[in-house]
Amino acid sequence: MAGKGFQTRQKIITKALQLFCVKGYYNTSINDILQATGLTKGGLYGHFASKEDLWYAVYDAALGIWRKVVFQGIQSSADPLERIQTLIENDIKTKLGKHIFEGGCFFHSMLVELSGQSDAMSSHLMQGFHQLAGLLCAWLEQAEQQGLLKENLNFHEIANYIIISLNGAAALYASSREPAVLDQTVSQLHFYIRQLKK
Amino acid sequence: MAGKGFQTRQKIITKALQLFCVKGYYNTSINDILQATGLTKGGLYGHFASKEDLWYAVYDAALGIWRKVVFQGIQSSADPLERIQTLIENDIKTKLGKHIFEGGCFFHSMLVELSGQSDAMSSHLMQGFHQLAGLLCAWLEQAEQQGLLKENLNFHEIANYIIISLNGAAALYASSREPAVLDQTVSQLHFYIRQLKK
DNA sequence: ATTTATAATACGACCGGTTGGTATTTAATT
DNA sequence: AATTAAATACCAACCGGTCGTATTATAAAT
Repeated sequence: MAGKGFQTRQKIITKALQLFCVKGYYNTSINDILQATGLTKGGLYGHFASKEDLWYAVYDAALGIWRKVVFQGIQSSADPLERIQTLIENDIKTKLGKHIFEGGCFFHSMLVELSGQSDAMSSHLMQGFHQLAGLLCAWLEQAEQQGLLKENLNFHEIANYIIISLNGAAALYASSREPAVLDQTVSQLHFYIRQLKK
Repeated sequence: MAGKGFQTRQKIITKALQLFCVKGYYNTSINDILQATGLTKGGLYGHFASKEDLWYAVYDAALGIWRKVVFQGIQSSADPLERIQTLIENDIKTKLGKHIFEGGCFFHSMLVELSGQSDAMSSHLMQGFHQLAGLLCAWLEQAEQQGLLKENLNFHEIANYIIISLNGAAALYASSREPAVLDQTVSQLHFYIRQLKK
């Protein structure tokens, strides 16, 4: 089984993901992808109708990778706030620190590059961030039901601010490659979350 | 005086700044700039040796604009922490909220797009962020000398984290255009700074 | 004041190379 | 023999950049 066509398709997606992360979407040409895969134009366009079509496939692959990284060791903790702390640490220390996406975070890079360029792709990305915000909100509500949190907290605001911080770290680490950026962000965000506790 | 050539040069820089912010550097073609300015190729290349050369001129212009926006009403406050709060509010509520750079923050967009692409341009941008971090550090030290701060704070870490948050807000606001992003970031950062006080 | 010399400024055709995308043909599996 | 996958060849449009020329503004010389 496995299908040779399927394997080729996977290879295209993997290489395109790398290139989009390193060079960006617009600055990655189809020729770049052909060179990376060893294919030719006809070979590639047999699998994807367009460059944009390929991007959506790359997005799905990136989402799968991100989920695998970021939800590691989360099931084990019953405390919702601990789950948030772990998610943050996975996102920064592993996703960014271990260079899961070479050259930077796929989602953040694409968010910046595509904003104002492609409404469809942009809102596709924003949907993902909204989902994440929703998850964080749900965990915060769980924590509240367990009586762990201070009163009158705005869960939506907190969730958004966490996501903003994660994106800021992605931006500065991509350029500086300074590990201190990661440590500092994790440390400050952990402090921030601790302040929410009763 | 004023020189017609100088005026044309300024117009090129202004339009290129807009286009770089909205479309990005690589996705903005020389033709886009020609169309926006009404010039022709020869006319433009009489002022700038290359697209990259133009970018550096645009950077300088953007820096001037940013400084004018972000240092507004700062001289007046003797309290260094108040200066930091004002700078944050100017950066987010004015620079982002009033769309001083159409389409997003020039510096953040370029930081993301150029990282890994052009070491020269990237480090030019990073230098700017380091300078800002240095300024924030200096203000924090002033605050310490005035006995305003808690003990054993890592000023470098704090300064970096503020810059990270500002960049994260730029990323998410550029895509979402949701004013709540701005309000939430300002509110959370102000809270954060308040926690530093004795 | 008028003419003349000298720059500054802008024009637009043109270059080699690359872009995303298509149609057709060949090779390999089944 | 039939189906799938990849290779080849090709396209019009566009890319950043060059260069010789026309135009305009300025200042000097008359």
